[in-house]
Amino acid sequence: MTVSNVINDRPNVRRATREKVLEAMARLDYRVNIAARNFSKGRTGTIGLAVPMVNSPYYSRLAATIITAAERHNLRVSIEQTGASRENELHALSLSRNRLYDGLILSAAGMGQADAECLKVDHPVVILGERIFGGPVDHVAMPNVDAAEAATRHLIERGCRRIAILCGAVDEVDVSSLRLAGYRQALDKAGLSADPALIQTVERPDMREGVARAREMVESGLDFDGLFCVNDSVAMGALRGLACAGVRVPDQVKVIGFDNVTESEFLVPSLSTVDPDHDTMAERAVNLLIRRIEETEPGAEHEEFVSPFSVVIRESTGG
Amino acid sequence: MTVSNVINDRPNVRRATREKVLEAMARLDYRVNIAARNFSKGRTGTIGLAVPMVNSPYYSRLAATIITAAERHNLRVSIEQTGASRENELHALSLSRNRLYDGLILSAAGMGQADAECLKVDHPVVILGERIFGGPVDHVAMPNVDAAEAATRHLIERGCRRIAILCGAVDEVDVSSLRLAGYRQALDKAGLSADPALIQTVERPDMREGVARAREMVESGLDFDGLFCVNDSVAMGALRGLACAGVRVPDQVKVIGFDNVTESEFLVPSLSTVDPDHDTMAERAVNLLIRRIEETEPGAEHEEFVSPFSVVIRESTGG
DNA sequence: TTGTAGGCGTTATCAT
DNA sequence: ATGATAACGCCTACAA
Repeated sequence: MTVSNVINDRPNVRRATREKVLEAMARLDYRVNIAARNFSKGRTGTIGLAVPMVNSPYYSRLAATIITAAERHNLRVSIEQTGASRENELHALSLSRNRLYDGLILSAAGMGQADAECLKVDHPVVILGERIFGGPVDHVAMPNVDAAEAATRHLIERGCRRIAILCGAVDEVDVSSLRLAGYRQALDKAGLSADPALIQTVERPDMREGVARAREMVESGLDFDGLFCVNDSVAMGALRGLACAGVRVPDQVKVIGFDNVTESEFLVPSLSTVDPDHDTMAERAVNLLIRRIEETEPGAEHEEFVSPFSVVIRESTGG
Repeated sequence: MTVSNVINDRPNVRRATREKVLEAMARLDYRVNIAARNFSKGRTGTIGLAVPMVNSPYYSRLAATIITAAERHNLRVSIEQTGASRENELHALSLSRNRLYDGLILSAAGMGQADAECLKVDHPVVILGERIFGGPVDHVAMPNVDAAEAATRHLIERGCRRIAILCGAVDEVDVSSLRLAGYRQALDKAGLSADPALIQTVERPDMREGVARAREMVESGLDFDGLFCVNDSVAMGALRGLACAGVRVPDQVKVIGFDNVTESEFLVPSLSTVDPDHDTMAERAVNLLIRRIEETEPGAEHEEFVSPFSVVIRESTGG
């Protein structure tokens, strides 16, 4: 016990005793076993972060910010790659339930609203993203509809009249359907009709698909002068696809993305986009989780936090 | 004990007993406590991965691959961001020493050859990168000199005669100095003199610096027709900087990077680069670490693994 | 100020 | 086939 008191720098240890202990620790090259300490406290000192994959501009940035925020609270972050599959997301939840993590930040991409019940667990969970609303957990989301409307409005203000959108499948409530709703809203308010041909979908919202789809749009003779992409990865791909097809951006087509990933600023042309304030989101997610971890009683209402956003104007829309 | 036997699906449990246990487990909504299990086995089930930051195309890809490889062995990965600082790298080592991790994969960027002694620890460590060679641990490295030589040779073969290099400070043995050596080697063999003015350095090898430096090179009137960048992030920036300065790639200047990050393929123009076979590297690092974790005696010689590589030819060199 | 006892949840060992 | 006991390394609570 006295050793423990010395290690934890607690008072009520005689100077001489303290030094004897320290000497012995040095002599034996003793190290506290943090795992054992956590175990005895019923903690692991680690939170889980489940994302579809970490090798994408968006999720790697999210992970970086969350790791930094967690570190300030002396928590480590273990990353789980779900590949956007429902099973893997549920698996991450169960690892947390198995007390491998003190709490879980789950970026849902496979689970849907129907799975909200699965979140009714007795350990801390914060959910990120747009596929589950009003679930029995704290939730950090983006202002998808409003921000998508603002992005589309920006294209309109720059003179675009036939604005296409490149988004994922929209069968469920998720990023794509919400951003599509914002797009429609902007067109409506501007009195522009939403030509169904201008609504294009990709299988997975990544660069590869962005390239392919953008080329096809041009080569099929689709007439458009603006393009709103569901995220910056798709937009990066689209810039590439348009270049391949000989379309000049922003002269012939203006392009705007969503996320403001690090790369966007450095593309040729640099990419206009929506910045959903990643730092605030990550910070908030971590803080919500920690509040749950530290609360003793089931406690507070579940919070729904929607991040502020801004439109970042760059060359791809003639900025 | 019988319960434990049931949970772990071990034999020597009567059918009826097993069912009684399973029934009780279901009734009580029992979950194994993985942390406790690991603790009793003297393991944590988690390895540490220390990288400068996870929000970069290169390190996020590395992290993704390592997480996937570790998962196959049922190990979780905890990520530590060191910001390339020596202190933080040593801190990651000490967390590992404190039995928070079963082992550590350390991508050294702040520690140098002089710190090799610090790696003499009694727990498994695999070191990644080019700053420490011949240390007392397993090491996974890139074929920097050879690959840089091949990249430079590729520029020469494409007709470049005044080839610049954009690399980090070269005061120590690291990525930059090794790749610079390869660059010099290629010029020598081709009988081209290495004009010192063509050797340009950046503070940190990232996109932002790549943009700034490339612009400056053009605007200062430096005469060059080829550019080898120390990594793809710098190269992405350089493409952007050259575009700003009105230089056409590949017509006026051909550009090649190093790393083959996911984005390279989708840039405009797409970026030629060196592919150091990330998957093989990550796989190898994890396997080496696991071998150490599982070995009972101090065991085998320390292995130095150098990944194979290939030159990927794309538009930025006229491919 | 120091030290003893007990517990965290699991598994290994050994006895029944 | 089942179960008692101890151990993993630390901490809390309490006793000396």
